[in-house]
Amino acid sequence: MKQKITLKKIAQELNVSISTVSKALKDSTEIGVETRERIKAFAKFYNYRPNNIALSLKHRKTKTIGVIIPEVVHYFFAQVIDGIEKVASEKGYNVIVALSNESHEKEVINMETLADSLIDGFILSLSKGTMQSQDFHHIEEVMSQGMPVVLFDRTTDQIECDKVVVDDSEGAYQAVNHLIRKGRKNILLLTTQDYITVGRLRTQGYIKAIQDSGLVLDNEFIVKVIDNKNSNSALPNLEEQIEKIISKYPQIDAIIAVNEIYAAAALRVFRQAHIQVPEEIAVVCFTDGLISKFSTPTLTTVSQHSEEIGKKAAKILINRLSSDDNEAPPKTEVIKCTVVERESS
Amino acid sequence: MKQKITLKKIAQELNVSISTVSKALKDSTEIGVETRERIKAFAKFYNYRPNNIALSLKHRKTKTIGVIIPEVVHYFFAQVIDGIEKVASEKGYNVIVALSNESHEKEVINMETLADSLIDGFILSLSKGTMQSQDFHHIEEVMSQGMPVVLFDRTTDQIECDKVVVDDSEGAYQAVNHLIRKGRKNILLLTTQDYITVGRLRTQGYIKAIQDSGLVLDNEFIVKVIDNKNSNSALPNLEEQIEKIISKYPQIDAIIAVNEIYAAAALRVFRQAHIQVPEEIAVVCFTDGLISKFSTPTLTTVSQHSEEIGKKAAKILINRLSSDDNEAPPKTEVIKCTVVERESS
DNA sequence: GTTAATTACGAAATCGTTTGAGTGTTAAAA
DNA sequence: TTTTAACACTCAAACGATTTCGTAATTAAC
Repeated sequence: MKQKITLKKIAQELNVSISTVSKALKDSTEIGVETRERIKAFAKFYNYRPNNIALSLKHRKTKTIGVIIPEVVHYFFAQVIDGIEKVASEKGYNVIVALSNESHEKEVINMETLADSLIDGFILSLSKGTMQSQDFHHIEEVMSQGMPVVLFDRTTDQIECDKVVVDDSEGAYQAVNHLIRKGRKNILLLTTQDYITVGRLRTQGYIKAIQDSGLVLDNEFIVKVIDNKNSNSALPNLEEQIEKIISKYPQIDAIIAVNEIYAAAALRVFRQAHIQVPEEIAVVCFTDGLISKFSTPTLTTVSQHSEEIGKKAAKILINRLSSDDNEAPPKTEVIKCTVVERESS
Repeated sequence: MKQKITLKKIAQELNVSISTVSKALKDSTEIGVETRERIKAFAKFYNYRPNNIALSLKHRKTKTIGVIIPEVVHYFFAQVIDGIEKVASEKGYNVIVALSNESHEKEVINMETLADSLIDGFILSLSKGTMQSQDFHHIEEVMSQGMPVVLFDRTTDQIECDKVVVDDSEGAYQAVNHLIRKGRKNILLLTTQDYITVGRLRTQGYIKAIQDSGLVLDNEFIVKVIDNKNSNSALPNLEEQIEKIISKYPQIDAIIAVNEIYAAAALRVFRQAHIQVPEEIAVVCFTDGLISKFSTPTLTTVSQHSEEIGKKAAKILINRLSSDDNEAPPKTEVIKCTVVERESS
């Protein structure tokens, strides 16, 4: 087993001091040209690569950023990671991914572990657990130690830090208007419980759009789906909820879902009920993911430009990490949604 | 800004030596009970947490594992990460994720960076670039330094290391048999170019199943899709290829796709051509992902138990990392596929 | 020929922790 | 009373780098 070569070993081998080796490898003029070349050649031959851990210890920074998300198996989050990784690797940063699985406890543990000098800064999206408990001590804790945090998508205004958010309200507004332009008048909203910020914001946008357009707002048309953690058992239940409301209000001619799953479930319900999409009911949903592109009919979506969110978040974080005056005021970047029109509307 | 507290600071504050503090916090009997308690109380009060970097340097291990995959925005890989993360976090390991984006160069760079003492071991799935070039120096390099590597899914027998593979050949065999049991006789295979191991293996399984069942093997029925990197432009092209072959051979009554995308594309083609699924053509595909669950009709799939693969890979790696005799012979774990029957067949 | 400047390198501190060896004090055993 | 052991600590080296300061030796300047 080939042992890793260190400065020390090179120094011993060439009968010079460690500092000489270190300087020579950095091409310092302090070291004579001849010695310098000799050392560099030797190092190259033995494929010397500095020990990152030692460097991290010395410099007190790890060139790694920690990303904590509720789940990876999710088009939106996966895309965000993709975006983060792209700019991170471009700027020489590594990415540690931790999953909270929507649990507050796991989010806290993850943050604590990563904060123990493993990373230089955080990018995170709050878990449902944290949103429900409204307990942000863990975040305040790491921030008070001078570790920058960038919140994205599921954020809170309880914390003063950089944020990258989707203009969810505006996105919903656009979606409703899109449907209204298509002549729809009775638009159902399939959303989440209120503690999920994005669900709440989208609901607000929906309400505003309905009101602005002069349609009547019917609270019965805002369905807050009960979402079990276990997505398998949640599904039939979901379809049931949709079916019930649809048969109760046959005048419904359009539906907005806050995510693809809800929309796909709706599509199934409509198919079973022999309701034509988009002829009888138009469907649009948030998250421009795979399901939307490959469902039948393909779904009109509100794209949140998830990769863009990741990129932006990483840029903001790295920027803060590499700037000396780290006391710049926190800023909130708003990523605009766009409606991607497909067959379902 | 609250500074991080270190052993040194505690020692200064309490007028003892650093070693005393260190030992006291480990509850060493070397230190008197009274001092021990005093130190522990102080440390707790100031929320002392050891610096991981220093520990890593000292112990020469980082308790993190590096995962290199071709892409995250992919149900299979995301699920694998999920599996890896679950057992890693259970065993106190962190996960660094790096993306090769199917590029050999990026895979090499990622490996080199992570190998610079950032991680204790690798879990990776080879990029298309690496599979094409058949250049595995980067892997041999890190292995020769005693860093364990676990390959999964896209592997090679050029490298002797632990592997977790899907029995792709067997999976395809099962899929074909499933279709045959449903009375299908002219089964089309939509696969990838040969340099992708999984595509090749699935093709082999297909061929074997056809032959074993006494059907005639028609090479025209094995379509190796030309897959551009850019998935957007690949798509129409893909549908075109499918359409051409379908209209040329109207006797085709079933189709096996090596991934969901191909299957979804086929579904679209059939819909446009007013071909009923599964009545006229049955469809089954690999990857039991979201598309299959939410497409119309839902797709029968060959599930590869991706999360299981991730878990297994992580277990093997961590096991090797924590065992003293690291010279155990490499083993290859085969995860069986199972056919998940849905509407499309 | 003495002083100053330059060249080429080394010693040592530092980052935060662990750990084996050493040390002074006290109490028990011989 | 001397030896020994236990106790309660401290010292110092080590992990692998960086970096400031110090210092010989040579060369240039006056």
